[in-house]
Amino acid sequence: MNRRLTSRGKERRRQLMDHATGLFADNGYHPTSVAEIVQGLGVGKGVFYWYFQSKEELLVEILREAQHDLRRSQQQAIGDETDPVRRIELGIRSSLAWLAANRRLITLFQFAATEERFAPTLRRGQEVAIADVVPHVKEGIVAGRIRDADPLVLTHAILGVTNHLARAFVMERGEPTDDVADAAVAFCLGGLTGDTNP
Amino acid sequence: MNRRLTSRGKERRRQLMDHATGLFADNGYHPTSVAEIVQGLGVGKGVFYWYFQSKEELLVEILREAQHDLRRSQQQAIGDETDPVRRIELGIRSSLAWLAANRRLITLFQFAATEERFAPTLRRGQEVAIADVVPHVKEGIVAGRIRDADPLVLTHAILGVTNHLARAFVMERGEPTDDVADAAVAFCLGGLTGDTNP
DNA sequence: GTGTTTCTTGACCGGGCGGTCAAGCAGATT
DNA sequence: AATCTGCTTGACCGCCCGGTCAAGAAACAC
Repeated sequence: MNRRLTSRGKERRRQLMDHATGLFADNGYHPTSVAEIVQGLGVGKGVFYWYFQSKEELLVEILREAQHDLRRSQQQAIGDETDPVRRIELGIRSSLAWLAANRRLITLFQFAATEERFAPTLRRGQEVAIADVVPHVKEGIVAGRIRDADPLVLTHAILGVTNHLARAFVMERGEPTDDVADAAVAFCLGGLTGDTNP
Repeated sequence: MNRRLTSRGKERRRQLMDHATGLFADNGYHPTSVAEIVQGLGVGKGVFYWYFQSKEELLVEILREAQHDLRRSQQQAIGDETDPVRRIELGIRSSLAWLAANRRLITLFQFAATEERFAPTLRRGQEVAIADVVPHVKEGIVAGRIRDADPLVLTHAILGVTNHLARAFVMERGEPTDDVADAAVAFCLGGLTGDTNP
């Protein structure tokens, strides 16, 4: 593929990706047909195949862009904060904010993880996300602010809490993002420091 | 449907469910055809539709049975333990053990959550699981062993950690279940007590 | 052996799917 | 005016899917 796109073309591409994201999230990837996608935009089927090689490539593209965007928003949120624990907190908060603003993608991510064809794309992105956080955890451990445990495991635990709370409370129940973020941060910081003193 | 099944019939039903579970987990629900399922067992297509109304019903049945089994194994693991915090710990450990022994179902659960048709089935089961744990958390709060926060949120956080660590470490990396369980328990107990004292 | 019920077969059907393509349109370039 | 390139059309194709069903085969009952 790798077509030359004019600004008009780029806009169409956006439209297709956005609209498809909505349909995929609402009805599922497989049950959504290419015909359905183009009908929603009132264009012919050929348009779709002008911008994407296949339905599969479209989803991969959506996933890639989303992950990239999430990462960007996270790095921007953390900014130049120096305290490692605070960096983690900011990361959690920005994750939740992003997920709240992109609810449809939560479902899409979750689906993509279940299908052999898309899992690699997703995994690569998640590894980057993990790799972004692990150093902060390590730093926290060195500083004695976080208990001495495998940083990778701790990071995954944080990710598990954040994603699940986003799904359960922000997405399904529509609770205020900030409240959920507070709860997630409190639980994770407790889990990281882990003074389970009697 | 509601057929009368002889023991021979019940066995066929089992075979179909087990084999389909594997195919669904490996290749995805939609990409797996009914023809594929019955071919793997070397029987005709009619056999499938003798035991199940539809492919959809089959998945629902698999999900229901799995959730029921998971709950049973959890209740058995908790037994008559009286300490609420310890009950939570036993719940986490038995969850991880079950998930490790039924890896294929992790993927299936995750897929089912993304599709409108199956989400309700899944949600009902998850609500039961949550409802099982919430009282222990409440009890722990009353006893001053767990910090005073919304028990529902805390329970979901536990579930998020457990499921994610199961996926990331037990399923994808094949790490020893007990190690992962130790890490999950440590993180969750930290998150529950949450003495983030300076 | 006869009747009844449970189970199995596999050709068949209608339909919808992902993907193609010859043809045409529109705006910039020359 | 002519041309070229980015974009659009929608009928069409071959395939395979979920699901049906008339016709039996086993197992069991008596």
